[in-house]
This record gives sequence, C-alpha cells and structure tokens, in this order.
Amino acid sequence: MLKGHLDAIVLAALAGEPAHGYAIIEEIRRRSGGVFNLPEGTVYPALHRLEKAGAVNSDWTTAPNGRRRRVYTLTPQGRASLDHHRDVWRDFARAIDTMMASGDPGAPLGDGPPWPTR
Amino acid sequence: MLKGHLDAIVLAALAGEPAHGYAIIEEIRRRSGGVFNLPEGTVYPALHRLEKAGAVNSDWTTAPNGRRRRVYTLTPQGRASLDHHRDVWRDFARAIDTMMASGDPGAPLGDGPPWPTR
DNA sequence: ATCCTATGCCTAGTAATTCTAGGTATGGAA
DNA sequence: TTCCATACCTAGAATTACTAGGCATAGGAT
Repeated sequence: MLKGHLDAIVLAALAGEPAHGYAIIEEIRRRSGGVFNLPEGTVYPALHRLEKAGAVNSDWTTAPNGRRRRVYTLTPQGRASLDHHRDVWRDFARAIDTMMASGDPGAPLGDGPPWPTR
Repeated sequence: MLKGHLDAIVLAALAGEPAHGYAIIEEIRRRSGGVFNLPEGTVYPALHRLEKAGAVNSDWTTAPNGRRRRVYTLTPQGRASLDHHRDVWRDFARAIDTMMASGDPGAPLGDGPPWPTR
C-alpha cells in the first residue's frame, strides 16, 4: 500500500537520473529497504499518468543487450512537483508522528510541544 | 487524505482517554495542527468498523447539557492494534524519508546510511 | 533443442479506502 | 425565531493501487 504517495515515490526514484520502468521498480525496492515492493501494474500506469501530466518525458531506447526500454526523465515541472510532494509529506509525517506520540505509554503527557523535535 | 492511516489516527486519538465521535474529530484536528480536518462521514464509519473489529467499545451517555453521546473506549485489543500501527508507520515513514532524501538537491549523495538518523 | 527464469513492457477490471452529500435532532445565542 | 454549533448517521461516488492476466526476448540450465 502506497497510501497516496505513489507519485512522490516514483518522482523521487527519478530524481537522481533517468531510468526505465523496470529499473525504477528495483530502485524503489532497494532504496526503501524492501518496504516498497511495487508490482508492475502499479508503476507502469503511474508513469503513463505522470507523463500525461508533464512531470516526466519518455524515450524508447535499445539497451546494450538489444532490448527495448522506455527511459523516463524528470522534467522541470516534475522536479517542482517532487518538491511540492516533499513539503506535503513533511507536514503529513509530522502530523502523524504527533498523533502517534500522544498517548504513547512511554511518553509523558502534557509537557512541551507535542512534536518530536527531530 | 488519510492515506490508509485512518484507523491508526483514530486509535491514537483514543489512546489517552475515552471520547465521543465529535470530540475525536476535534481532537484529531487539534493534535495534527489542523492538517487533519476529517469529515464526519469519514470518522463515524471508521468508529463503527473499529467497534465491529473489537478495537473499541461504545457506550451511550448523556452529557451535562442533556445531549446523547456515544463514547468510545479503546479495548486492550485496540491498544495492541495501535502499537502495531505505530510499528507499521515507523517503517513506512522511514522508507519514504529515504526515498525523499535521495536526490534531494541539498543532500550529498552516496554518503553514510540513507536514513535520516532520527 | 527446449525449458525456465529474468528482463521488460502493457491493460482491464477489481478491491479497498475515504469523501461527498445528504439526512436527523437539540441546545443556546442573537 | 432563526441560526449556528453540537452530535449522530448512511448510501453512493470518487480515488487509488493491486490482481491477474497478456506479449516478447535473452541467456542459462537441462
């Protein structure tokens, strides 16, 4: 379950350098430490959607081994979108962290700001 | 958008003390700093679902002002569920943090563990 | 030679989740 | 007496990601 952050994750995976779909899936699995093991049926439609929205471009290429690959590149607009997603994520994560922290058996209540000061 | 963490949020809101639905909504808005402003159509069905699942109990009470309220209490099972949600959240958040951090314009690449050591 | 696995792409339909939009009812303030 | 906040509820829509299939080729194993 990607919980609404699929676009952010895919864009983040492309932030370093262009990559083709299959490689993106592996990159996400690797970077997330195995937490995100996305099926192709999740990622490919997402890439098509992102391209339609102008966040990525794609080019068909032929790999050294002779296979056809569709390589996706982040557009400036896509990078801006990623930045936005980052902001949204920070707010979201902080909000959940706060919710989770309050009522934590190990956490004293009512002292200081409820945010974990990370 | 709750992004699949609705149950966790509602359970967390009840971790401190029992509360009725309307109060839970306000508590969530307050604790999240306004990030989560959940409509009743989201929270009430969630509470019913959680009760069916045995995570909360409910009792009809009459408030000092004479209004009928349904007060929800976390069950031991609900508390265990909350603990589980907390673990899931930590893994999830760390994975996204890592994804977001890589390729961050301000972040040097390839040094140290990719996790923000919080 | 043939099979199997990994690579590499794709889509239609389904399942799960949350929101929209409506409904009901009462207390207290303007 | 009218309006707003409180307080509960539900059916259906919208969004999102996944399941389950399909197609094709390279390279290693049998």
